[in-house]
Amino acid sequence: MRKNAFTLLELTERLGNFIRSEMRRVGSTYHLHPVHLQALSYLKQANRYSNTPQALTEYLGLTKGTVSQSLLLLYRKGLVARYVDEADKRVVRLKLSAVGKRLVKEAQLAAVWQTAAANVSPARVKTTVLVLLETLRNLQAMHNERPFGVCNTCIHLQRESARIYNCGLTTDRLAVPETRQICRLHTPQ
Amino acid sequence: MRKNAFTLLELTERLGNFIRSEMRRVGSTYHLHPVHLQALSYLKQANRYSNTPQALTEYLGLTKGTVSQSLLLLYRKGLVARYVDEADKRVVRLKLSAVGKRLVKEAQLAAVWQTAAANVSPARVKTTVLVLLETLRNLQAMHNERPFGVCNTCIHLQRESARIYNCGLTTDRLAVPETRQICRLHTPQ
DNA sequence: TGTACTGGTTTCGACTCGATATGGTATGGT
DNA sequence: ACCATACCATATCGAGTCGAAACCAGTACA
Repeated sequence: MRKNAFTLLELTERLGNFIRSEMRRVGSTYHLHPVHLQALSYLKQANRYSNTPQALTEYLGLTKGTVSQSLLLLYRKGLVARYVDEADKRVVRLKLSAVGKRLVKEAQLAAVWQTAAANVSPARVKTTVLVLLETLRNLQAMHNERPFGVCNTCIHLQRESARIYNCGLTTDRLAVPETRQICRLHTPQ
Repeated sequence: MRKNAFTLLELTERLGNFIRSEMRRVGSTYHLHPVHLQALSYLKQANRYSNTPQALTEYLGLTKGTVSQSLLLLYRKGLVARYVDEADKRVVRLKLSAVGKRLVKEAQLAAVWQTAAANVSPARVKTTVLVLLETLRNLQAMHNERPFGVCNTCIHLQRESARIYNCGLTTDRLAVPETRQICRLHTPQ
């Protein structure tokens, strides 16, 4: 198994590189780097506990200084809005602007990817997704990183009634759309 | 299936990011960036048709100017040797130095990765590898990129006798160890 | 009320990266 | 033999990433 684990690493690396250069290509239209696109697409999905520079920093695995720079650029381009949190005036809240949202939609790589995986049987794609997910979770756990998942699959999500959910950790009420967003405090079941 | 293809993209992206920041961490010991480590590990495996700046450029998906810079840095650090090709004096041949080889060995990420995938059944890892490989091949084909595989799995490899192989494309004789190296001209079966 | 902590920003220097310009080497046609 | 063309590589430049470290609020807690 040693060998297959290695090829897995290599393949992911190559695919990662591919995605990266693809992002570079797509992003060049808007004068944006891969990181910027990643940041935008993260912010599009981030829930209210996770729409801060800090969360983005953890998500991307960079330093806060670097991320601060990138966010400044996105702000100057009018792609994200930022405002101080009312409760805690240290924290900054981030939100995609209308232009930002449009851009994320336009700059999707999904299409190419779908046709690339089109001929693979659904069952095998599912296996792949599960294996990759488990590997990612393990890697993150080994580095004490946050897993960053959707509320849907979080141990803290409690269903109160048909349309009302609660987060057991923050004791906040969550709207249905929110349960599909990415959370920084996510704990897999 | 649309959705799973998307999660596949996302997961690969996240794993790619993870590998990247891991490489950054490991590389910082030697004052090397992720790209440098990737270049070194590529050169370690590249066969004689693929040990040139041009091939590395295609492999990494960057521009030749950028790669030229990175190679210059690696050369100055004494990690790679470079010499002009005899037959075609335009092309430069690259080779890991002894120090370079040692560094590649030291800076392996494989260990972490193996333990991360340790609990996944071999069969499922294998499926994953195959799915990712197919996806990668498709993506590359869609962009007219070279697939970069080992001779072992190439359509042009001909076995002449127990220990003698030929490349049907270049009509060169290949030693057994060479059939395990990465080739730029690789055509999957 | 001080003191430690925390989320973000700023500054700095090294380096990536693409674009462009340059030069050397094959190759193919006349 | 000569030239145009294509190809491989290098050099230079400017914008921007990136981490490290200093810095500056606002908050928590003794």
